[in-house]
Formats: sequence, C-alpha cells, structure tokens
Amino acid sequence: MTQTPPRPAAGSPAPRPVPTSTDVARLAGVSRATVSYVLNNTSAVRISEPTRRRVREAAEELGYVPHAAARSLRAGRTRIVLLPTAHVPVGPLYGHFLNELQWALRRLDYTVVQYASMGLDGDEAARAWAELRPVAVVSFGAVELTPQGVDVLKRSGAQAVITLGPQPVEGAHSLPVDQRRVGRCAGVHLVERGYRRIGVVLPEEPGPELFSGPRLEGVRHAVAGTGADVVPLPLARTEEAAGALAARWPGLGLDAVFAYDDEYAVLLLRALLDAGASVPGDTAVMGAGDLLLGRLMRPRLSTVRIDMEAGQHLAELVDRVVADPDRTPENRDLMAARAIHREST
Amino acid sequence: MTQTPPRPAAGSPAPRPVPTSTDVARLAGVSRATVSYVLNNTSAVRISEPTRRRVREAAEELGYVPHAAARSLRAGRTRIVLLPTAHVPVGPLYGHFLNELQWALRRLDYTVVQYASMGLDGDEAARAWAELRPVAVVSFGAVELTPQGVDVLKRSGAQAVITLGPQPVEGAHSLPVDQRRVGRCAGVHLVERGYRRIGVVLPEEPGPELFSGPRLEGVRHAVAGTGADVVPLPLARTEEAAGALAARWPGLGLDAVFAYDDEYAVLLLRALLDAGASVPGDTAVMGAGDLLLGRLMRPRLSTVRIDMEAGQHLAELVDRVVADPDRTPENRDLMAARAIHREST
DNA sequence: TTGAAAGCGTTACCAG
DNA sequence: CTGGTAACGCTTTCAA
Repeated sequence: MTQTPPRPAAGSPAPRPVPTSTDVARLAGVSRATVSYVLNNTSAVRISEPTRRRVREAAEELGYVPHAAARSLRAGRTRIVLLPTAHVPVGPLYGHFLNELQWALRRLDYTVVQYASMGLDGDEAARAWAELRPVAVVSFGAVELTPQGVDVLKRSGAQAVITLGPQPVEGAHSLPVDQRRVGRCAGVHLVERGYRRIGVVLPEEPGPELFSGPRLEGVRHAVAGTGADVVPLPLARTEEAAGALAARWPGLGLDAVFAYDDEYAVLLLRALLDAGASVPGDTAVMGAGDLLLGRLMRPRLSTVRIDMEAGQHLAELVDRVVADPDRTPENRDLMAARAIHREST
Repeated sequence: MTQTPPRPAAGSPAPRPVPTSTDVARLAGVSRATVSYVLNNTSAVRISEPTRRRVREAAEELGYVPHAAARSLRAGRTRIVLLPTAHVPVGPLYGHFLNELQWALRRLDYTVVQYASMGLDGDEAARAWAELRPVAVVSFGAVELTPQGVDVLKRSGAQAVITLGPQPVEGAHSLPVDQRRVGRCAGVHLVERGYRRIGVVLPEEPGPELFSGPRLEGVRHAVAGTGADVVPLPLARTEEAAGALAARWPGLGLDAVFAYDDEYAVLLLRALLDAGASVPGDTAVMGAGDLLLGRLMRPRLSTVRIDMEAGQHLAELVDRVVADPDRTPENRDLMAARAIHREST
C-alpha cells in the first residue's frame, strides 16, 4: 500500500483524497469498466439506463474528474501540442498570431503547452519536449531544431513536427516563412524611389535576432547591384536612444531608413522630426508590421504589411498532419509581405 | 472515441516503438529499477560506476526519454501550472505580464499550460482544468471562478489556486488587482483640472469587458459628488470608427475623454486633431498603459501608468504557495496605477 | 549493490 | 449486456 496519509492535523478543511473511478464504481455498485463506459459514452457497449444514472450520480456526488495523464498513458498518445517560445516576444504581430493559433488548437481539443526554451540547445530541448510526449510540435525558430532533434520527437510519438522558418529541417514538416522577404519588399520599395544610402534599424534588445537578421539580409539582397549602400543601425527601443541616433543623423549621410518594425520606425521618425529633419524630404522612413501606430503618425508611416496565414489555418494543418503524418507537406509561404506606400517615403 | 490501433500502415519509415525504461534495462543488462536510479541520480541508493555507465550508454543509444505522464501518475503530482486565458488579449501590457510570468514559471521548472476557456462557465471550466491535475492554477479573470470550482480544483490536487481580481474568491488565494483604480486615477486627474463632462471610451471588441467595466466604474466613483458627468462611449479600434466619433464630437458637449487604453486614446486623439479640434483646448484626452505610442504623439498623451508586479514575483509566490498551501495570503495589490500628466490634458 | 513486484488511474479485451 | 483482468511506463519499497 502507499502511505495512506494518516489524517493530517485536525483543522484542515478537506483532507479527502482525490476520488478515482474506483471510488465511483464502489459508490455506484458497479465495476470500474462500467464507470468508464458510462462516462465516456462508449457506443460499442450498451449499459442500462438505471445503471448509467447511478454512475453519473455517484461521479457527481464525489466530484470525480478523470485523470488526463492516466488516460494518455493508457491510450498511448496525448493531445498535447507543444509550442516552444522565445524569452521575449518579437513583436505584436507575432503575439497576435500565436494567440490565434492557441485558440484554434484548443478549439480542436488540443492541449497547448508553451515551453520556454531556457537556453537549451536544439537536442537538449527536443529531449525535454519529448518527455511530454506531445502529439505535435510547432516550432517558430525560438530554438534551432536539428534533424536529430526531430528524430527524437518523432520516436517519442510526435505525429507532427512542424517548423516555420526560412529553411526546411530534415524530417520535419517545414513551412516556409522567410523573413528576408520583408526586407526585400522594403529594399525594393526604397530603391525604386531613388534612395541610395539606406540605414537598417536593428533592435539592440535580445529576442528578435532570428527575425531582424534575415530582414537585413533581405534588404541587402534587394539592393545588390543597384549601387545603393546598406548601413546597419543598432537601436534600443527608447526615446533617448532614438534621440541620440537622430542627433548624429546628418553625419551618417543616409537618405532612407528601414526599421525592424513600426515601433522602431516611429521612434526614429519622431526623433528625426523633433531634431528638425524633414521626412521624407531629408530622409525616408519605413517600418514593418503595419501597426496602428504608424497610421496615426504624421507623416503617415510607409510600411511592409505582413499577413501571417491565420492561426486558424495553421491549427487545421496541424490537425491534418496529426491524422495523417505521411501527407505531403504544403509549400505555400505562410507569410505574405508587401510594401505599403504612405507619406514617409 | 478513437480506436485506431497503434500499428501503422506497412511501408511507414520507422515503425519502431518508443523506447521505454524496460528497453534500456534490457540493453544494459540490468533491472528497470536500476535504470530509474541511475537516470534520476537517486542518492539513497548507490550504484557502481560501471553499471551507471552501461545504463547511460544504453539510454543514449536507444534515444530513451522518460515519459512525463507516467512519472506524474506514479508520483501523484504534476508540475503543471494552468493559466486560463481569454480569447483575445486585453492589451499589450497584459500580454507582456503573462509572458514574463510564463518565463519565470518555466525557470522554476513548472510546465505552463495555457487553457483557452471556450465559453465554458466557471464550474465546467474548473472540471476541465482539473483533468490535467495542475499543481497550481493562476486565474486572471478570463473565467469567473466560483467557490465550487475552487473546491473541485483543490480536491483534484491543486495546491495553489490563485485569482487576480477585484474581489476574493472563497477558498482561493486571492490577490487584489482592482482595475477600478485605473479609472479612479484618471477621474481624479481630470476632475482636478476642472473638466466636468467626461467621456469614457470602451472597446466595442469583445475581450476587455472584464477590465473596461471596472475602469468605467472607477471613473464614476472618482467623479461622484463633484457635479461632473460621465458618458460611456463605445468605440471600435479602427480609424473609421474614431473618425465617425470625432465627427459627432461637438454635439456631445464633452470637455474631456478617458480611453480604455492608450491605443484607443491615440486613435481618438488623432481623429479629433484631424477634425480640427484643439487638444487639450477643446477636449482633454487621457489614455492608460503608458505605451510608447502615446509618448510619440503630439501633444504627448497623458495617461495612467500601470505597473503590474513583475511576473517573476508572481511566479515565486506560486512556488511558495505550492510548497506551503496554508501560508497566509498576501494582500498587497499587484497593480500600481498613477496618473501621468503630459500635454493632452 | 541489484532485482522483483506492487501499484498510480485509465481503458480494451474477452469471458461470463 | 456486464464485469474481471491486464497493461500502459514509471518509481519505490522490500528482499536477496
């Protein structure tokens, strides 16, 4: 026997142990199997109505709630979808997308587990995730997933290992999401308008590197061969930092700037205006994300609009892959990016 | 119920079953018990170094990963902290707070499960949560938790049921977070400056009701007895809606407006300016949240700054309550609110 | 120092 | 139509 807690100190409110299906069965005067059948509405077996009622009443009276872990253990599979997350959100857009995905997954009856990857490397992380025996893992690049990591997950029972990112991972169902395209949109937009010395604002804060790097690369790519220059500009997300950058702006000799997202863009735009610069006359400013923020500035901020395929769609994809892991991967990029011309460029 | 046998169709690449501790034991030529001892570094038992090595190598070779559900089942407790979430985020601030909390909990080795409450009522939701046997539940008011719900959770093994909200829930460890204080700050601020016809912008979008209602109530409370009026103003978070509201503004006869958060405030502020109004001359505008957005507007947006006690602290509180469920609840309000005067009031 | 065995709560199978 | 029994993977007590 296990250590039956010998009546904890008097005064405790309810030292009652948590009721199990055995307790329900005993109270209803039936077997555990019958309890299971009744509570799960198993159609393959027919139980008499009086019995059903007795079982239901017993469960109600005891406040019985089935134990998900025991169920999974027996069933050999969970309904857990694991979402590895980075320390810091990389932007409002991403947060919104993640939220939508969670909601949609829950709606499909999955249990969403967010797993913060505390600086583990890809394989350590994969092993930690595998302990939960998730039926699916959807990775946004917070952790660099390796083919070995994917293998560990699949062997632990994951039916779907889905990665979103610029390049596919061997063994995983990889959906293309190429942040370079955001930069490319901006680069093309600016070059077409004749700008030739282009600054690119990169967040100094840790977190968005996985997004900001490729966006910079995208700008470089768009600009290649046009004779235009690209100058990386690290910037902290504060008014002071923006002011300092604006102060040394004339010395930089830039005629345009593309910022990691609209927040950084507006921060700098404001600082430039306050420093007496003319936008887009002296310098064009472009952001990304098409946030409310930018539309409310004057001049209105030109931006790269990013549409992530609705979380709803991704959730349905997860569900399909779980049901049929061998289906051929889809290749459409989940992210649509296009430049929106307003008044700041 | 599903009845798909775990036997995959022939031709599947790797139908290898997931390795268990039995497999490791067999390969290492020891018993399952020994495997458990070695892999968990059990200090009460000493295993010879050669044996340890054999076990470790076997585990490595097979790619063995322990099964969290089985472990919890045996242990009788999980490390799951359940976070009920609403459909839509109620604002950037809240999102940030939630993120910090998740990170801190993970750091304390908890498994964070976000549970979207799909329109379940308090007791249904509590039962659904209880299936996971969380060791703690931290509720932000996405679902109205009842004393019965709390009881179900506690009886299912939850050591800590923590609610954040205006009023305590019987049986739960309730931390005061009173959104009315935000409204009160704004109300006091506006009344002190002589404004007497105060509009309060409430989001038309579903989601923030649980926050916006109390904030409105707080304004009313602050204004009571001063002879000032309070007028609720539903507003969608779009430029069109704000424009429409600004168009009928003169007819409303308001001399000040407090918006649910800085986004709504700036939206309206911009629309008023574009309509030719003077701020704060004709109308004062105040927001909440102290977002970057408001600081970048001209005139700079007056706001109510809200500091949620760092998620870190809440995570540590959870950890303490889990360790000692009978500790006396803390009563300090987790939220600090104070008006910040800028240029728009 | 190691191994055998008893459960944890659930459901599937197969007798009654 | 119903109920006993075994098994899921793991930890831990007890015995060798």
